[in-house]
Amino acid sequence: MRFSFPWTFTYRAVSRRFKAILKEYTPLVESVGLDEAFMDVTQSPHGFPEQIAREIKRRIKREIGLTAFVGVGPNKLLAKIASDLNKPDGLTVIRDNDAAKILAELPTSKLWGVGKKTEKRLRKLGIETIGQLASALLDDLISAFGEKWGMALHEHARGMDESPVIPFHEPKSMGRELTYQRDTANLDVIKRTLFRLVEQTVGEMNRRGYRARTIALKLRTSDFTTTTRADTLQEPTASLKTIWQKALKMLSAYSMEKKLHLVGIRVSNLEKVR
DNA sequence: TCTGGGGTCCTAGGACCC
DNA sequence: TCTGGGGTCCTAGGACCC
Repeated sequence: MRFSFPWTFTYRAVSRRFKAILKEYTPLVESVGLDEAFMDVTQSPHGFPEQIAREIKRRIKREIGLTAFVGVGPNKLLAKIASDLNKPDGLTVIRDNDAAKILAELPTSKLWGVGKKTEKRLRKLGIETIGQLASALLDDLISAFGEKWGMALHEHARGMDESPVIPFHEPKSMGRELTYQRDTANLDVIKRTLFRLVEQTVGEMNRRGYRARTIALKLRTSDFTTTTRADTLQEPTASLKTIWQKALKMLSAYSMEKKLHLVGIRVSNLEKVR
């Protein structure tokens, strides 16, 4: 099951209340961003998935004042596709039996992970609908998209998805970035921005109890080309001084030929502090 | 639409080791 | 010696998600 409401209405407090409601029905709630979540209600004592969905929709309306759209399906893939079919206020159920029929007519872009680029590549192969994708040869998909991605496309086009609902993921990275209203090449301004972003990132690391080994600087110029520079330390750190020095060093090594549109910092290779 | 901010995953290629 | 192959770690960039 998947719930979501229009993101323009989303802010943290609303998001927390939304998630709290879902957790009353099952501990198996997987957040996807602020405004969307998967629930596994196969073991829930609160009724059939459809009943639960209807009740949660009513509660979100009453307690938060927002409409939610929800899809019910035998797996996450089909639940998500179902929820997409009835934005912004519906409830759609896809059952195993009618999955193939429903998928067949949909464009490939409805599939998880198929964006503009992949859609275009598929179209070049003569594939526009999920049904056409389902009848494509696995070998052809693998040679076009690689082993992993080819297999995933092949399975997803058939509505197959075994991925479990996972309530908690360890973060892989955290960071902050800022887009300038007016692009700048003023190094003082950029340094001040970067320092603030580093401070915020380190603040979050300490609050959540993580240290990082890799520090990456992200820069985007006026013409929208993005550059990243990364540096990996011997030992993980959550020290403002260490991370700031690394960030500054990478910034200084960058030859500023165009104005900057965006500055960002991201830390990865995280380790939980005990 | 001239494009916000937070993320994840994948790939290619280089360095280095055995 | 110049001939590898495999594994691991790392960087940089791209595609994608909400």
